[in-house]
Amino acid sequence: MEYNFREIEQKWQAYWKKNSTYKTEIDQNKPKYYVLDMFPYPSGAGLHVGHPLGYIASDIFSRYKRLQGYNVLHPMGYDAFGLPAEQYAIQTGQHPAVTTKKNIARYREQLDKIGFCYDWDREIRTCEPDYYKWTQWAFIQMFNSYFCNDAQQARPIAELIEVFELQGTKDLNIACTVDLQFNAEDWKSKTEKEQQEILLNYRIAYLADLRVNWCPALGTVLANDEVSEGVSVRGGHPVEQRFMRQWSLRVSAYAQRLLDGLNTIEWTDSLTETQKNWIGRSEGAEIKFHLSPTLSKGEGAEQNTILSQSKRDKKPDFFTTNKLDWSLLHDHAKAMRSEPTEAESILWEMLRGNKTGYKFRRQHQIDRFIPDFVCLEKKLIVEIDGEYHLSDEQIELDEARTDILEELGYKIIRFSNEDVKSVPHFVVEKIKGELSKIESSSEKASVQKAVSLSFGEGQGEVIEVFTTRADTIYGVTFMVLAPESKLVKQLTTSEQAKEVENYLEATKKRTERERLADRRVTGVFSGSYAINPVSGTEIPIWISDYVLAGYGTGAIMAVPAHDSRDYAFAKYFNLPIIPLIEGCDVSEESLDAKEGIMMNSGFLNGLTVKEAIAKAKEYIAEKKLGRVKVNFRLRDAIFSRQRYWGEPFPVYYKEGMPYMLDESRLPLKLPEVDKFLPTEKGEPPLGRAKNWVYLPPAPSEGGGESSNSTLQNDNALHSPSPLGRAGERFPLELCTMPGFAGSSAYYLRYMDPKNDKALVSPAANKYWRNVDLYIGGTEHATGHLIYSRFWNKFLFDLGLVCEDEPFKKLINQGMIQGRSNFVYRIKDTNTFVSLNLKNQYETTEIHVDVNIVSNDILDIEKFKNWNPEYKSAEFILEDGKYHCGWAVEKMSKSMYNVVNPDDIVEKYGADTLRLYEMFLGPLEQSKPWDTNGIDGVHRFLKRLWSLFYKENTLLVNDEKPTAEELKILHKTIKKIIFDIENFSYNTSVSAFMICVNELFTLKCSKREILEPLSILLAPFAPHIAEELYHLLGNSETVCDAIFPICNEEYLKESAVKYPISFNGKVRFMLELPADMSKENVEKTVMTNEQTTKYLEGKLPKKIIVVLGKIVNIVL
RNA sequence: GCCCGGAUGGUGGAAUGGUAGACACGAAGGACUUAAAAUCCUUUGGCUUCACGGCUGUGCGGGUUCAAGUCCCGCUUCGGGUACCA
Repeated sequence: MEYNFREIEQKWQAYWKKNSTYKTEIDQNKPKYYVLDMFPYPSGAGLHVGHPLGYIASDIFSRYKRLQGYNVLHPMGYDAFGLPAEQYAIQTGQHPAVTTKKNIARYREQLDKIGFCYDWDREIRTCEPDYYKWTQWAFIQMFNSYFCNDAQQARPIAELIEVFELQGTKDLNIACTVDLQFNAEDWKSKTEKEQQEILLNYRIAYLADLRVNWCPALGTVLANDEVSEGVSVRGGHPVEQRFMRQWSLRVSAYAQRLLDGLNTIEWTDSLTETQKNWIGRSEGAEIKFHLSPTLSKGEGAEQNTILSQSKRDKKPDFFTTNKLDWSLLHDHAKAMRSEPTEAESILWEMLRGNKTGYKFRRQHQIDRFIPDFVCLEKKLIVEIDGEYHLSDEQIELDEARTDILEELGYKIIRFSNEDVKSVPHFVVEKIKGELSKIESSSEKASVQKAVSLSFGEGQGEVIEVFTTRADTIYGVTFMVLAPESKLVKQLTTSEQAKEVENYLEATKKRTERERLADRRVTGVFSGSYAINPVSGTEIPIWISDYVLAGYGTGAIMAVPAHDSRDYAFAKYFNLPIIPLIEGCDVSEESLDAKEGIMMNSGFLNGLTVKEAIAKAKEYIAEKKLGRVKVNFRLRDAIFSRQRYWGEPFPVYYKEGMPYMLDESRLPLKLPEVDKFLPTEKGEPPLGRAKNWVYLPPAPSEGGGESSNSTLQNDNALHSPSPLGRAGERFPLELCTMPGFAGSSAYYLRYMDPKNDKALVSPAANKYWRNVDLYIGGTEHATGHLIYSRFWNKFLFDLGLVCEDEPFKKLINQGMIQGRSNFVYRIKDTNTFVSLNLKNQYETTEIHVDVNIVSNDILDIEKFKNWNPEYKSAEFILEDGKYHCGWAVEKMSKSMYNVVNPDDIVEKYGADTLRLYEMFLGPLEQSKPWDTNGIDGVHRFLKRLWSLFYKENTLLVNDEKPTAEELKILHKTIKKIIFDIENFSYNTSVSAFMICVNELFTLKCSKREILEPLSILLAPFAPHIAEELYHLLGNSETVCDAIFPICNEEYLKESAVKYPISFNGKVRFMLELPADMSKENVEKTVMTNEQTTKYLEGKLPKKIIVVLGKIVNIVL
């Protein structure tokens, strides 16, 4: 009987399905083992031959572990939300759910052909409401949590509210966006809206105004890991920086734990290294530089902004703007004053002449704005809004203006025209109330900072910088602010205003990509100076885009002698360079290395750099010039996407503040929309959904009814939120979650995929714990693998999962590259010349489909039919054949080198495909796919088959195996176990080949040899192994057999063939008994006549005998 | 620039410091066959020799060792990651 792989594979795949062979249940009597493949995104292109590589490797390991007696969890599912399906939907109008479903079906069909042992009962899809319910649920938990830096742990936000009520922010050390300071009284005096805004500063899932990566082509914001070199990873579209209010996850809070955790898991060095770099921990110091007071005296003072005034608040003059803005606006302000509106007149009469106890001014310029009324002493602004303030645009402008004024320390209250006209006294009382709450600006009230919310310590009087080189403080010759820094506006003098403005404009226009590509030195002087806190020297403050707003404080102290970036800047702008290391030459370049002896550095002189860093830090902390600080590069993950095909946020808005839906209302299903494009107003696609609003229930309803089953936009939501009043409508969030949302906790869901009460039951989690072996590509090193570790740690903090790390051991499979073939067309003809003759002509190299080329020989007939253009092609052959050229390239359609696994299965069978993928080379290395080699493994299977059958006779017999046969078997067992455990599958396939070749030579068809061999092979080639196992008379599946054990007894050799070498060169072999002693080996070798020949009469200087290995004679 | 991997025949690759090139592809020759496919046998790093054999050989240059593809130092080069991260 022939080896009929088609019949065999179909038969056993059907058998496994029918018998639920791969169904997994919790079994307390067996140890668990969890093997996971990285979640595939089901793309429309289907699988090519590179995709299953990791799946085959994990499948082998799963089957091996099962044979060793483990209860193995080996699931598969789909990361089904994502951009490609949505882009396709935009182009074709086809709903992404439809294409996704189709793609999944295709994927599944392809996977099924390869014979994987997945438990498909556990399949999950991120786009299914039953699944994303738990993504939304986790988001709510994050919203309701903050991170305590001292405990290094997430905690309920309710706890934080209690603390605020008791002591404000005193003694708190918690992760936040901005460092706020307020006391219990401040907190209690806030409105709910204000309190909610403050809480966002601490929540783990929070909404904040951030500089984000905006991709205009995709119409969405992207996370840092989704952008590479200034373009989107998906699609390669340019990305620009924008300031937007976005959901974010406070991943940065977990930076230290994410770093520490790397030591507890078995990942490859390169991957741990990549994660370490991405987290980017640097130890250093945050140093405070005060503004130079000399500048606020005399001439400089007038030109300077309000900051220098608030420093010297005894002066009665309030310069609330700069010369430039003043000259531009003051005529306008005058005009406004002369033509007040009715409401303005009414209010002005009630405020003027210290009637409130404080002096008010009307239409007074502040920065570049002209507010209606302002009390400068209390920094309170009163605005009266007319009808035009209701338009969307105006609201936006007002908000921007409010932000800037608040940054400058002003509090703004607004009244409508109607209010002032109808209840003027009420308005005045409200203003008085506000005035009494605010301490005078001269008292430097901390509350003011809390009020403004958007500004930290210092109000611009102090510039903080972060440095890892505190030792170089004496070499600071200037400071640099990032163009986006909030300090820029405040430190720019009027003289420099124009220039700075031009620079900021120019910088803003450049995309990230342009900035990276064009590394010219650019920058502008702000006009201000700061004082070096250690040396006391005055240094200029510059602005340049080589300083990043997002890292550290957005400002640096520049040490041109010892930082190459500062050096380039100093050279360009002719700023001083002070060398600090003895004997260093900074005339051509800076010395960035942390080595040498300090000089020009006061108390640090004579120390090594290492010592100086420590001493400088100590000094700075002691003198309170700053503090020792650890900084991380890791940023919070931006979690909003202005797209359709993702998880909706379980969020609605009340007075602009976000609130979570009640958990009983989950899942909040993705609504239907008419188009997958933004609305005319520029809102995300969900803005098109009808009735995408939250309607709170009437109080009597109590919210007890079961979760709605129809789409949200058919009807409104009901929730028992105390905030809602019947009849109110609150808008739901219009953004959706990003791709990594659904893939961050999926490994937990596989443990208990059908549970509708919890993400995973405690029992299931306690049994399966975490992933023992995770296999996937390196492309997830900084995205998925950071986010899912973060997500898991968060759930761990909440006590919902029992392991702190999700993936114990991780292996990256290498990429399978394509091997392209070329034909050579003679220029301006339709004639093709064979590879080795092409140099005689002028030719063009053309990619040719590798599927019509075999062993680099072109199938001419197929080629002619491949493309109508070649129908009449002519060929110049060598030995009657057309030889193609070849090259290793990326596997892609455009290179015509894509090989489909279906075709391989069709031609050779799944077992051959599995073995060949493994045989190609080491799992972790990338290597080219060349179908040519596949015949070798296919022949091996046929040869194995021939041990069982000759024509139609079954050869298997019960004869006792010889010692030689046993040795062959046990040698193989030993090798296979070693190789599987070291993921060296290419060498195991070789070992199988050697074994079968040897048994073939011996014509061995003995059951005692073949049965263990078929079990041994089962993880690699399960179909043929199952068939052979049954041929041997077994009626159970080979999957539940017992893996053979190596008996060392059979491996013992009675004799050793010693290589006899002279000066390390092997000259001849000598067979000696294995148990011969060292002395006897030496004696025997020395008396051998061949030895005498090679000694050439000389006396050996030394004789080395390594028992069982080698003999070396040194002459 | 920095970090991490590689570099071994015509090709994919093997080798706990101990016979470099296992295993496989390809190629060449042969057997079976009317023929082809399939299968089986032999050869196959290079140079040299009729042959036995000899010389040489793991990107390059040094070193450690009785012995180096393997360990150390310095380069070349190709991948991958990352980047004005202070």
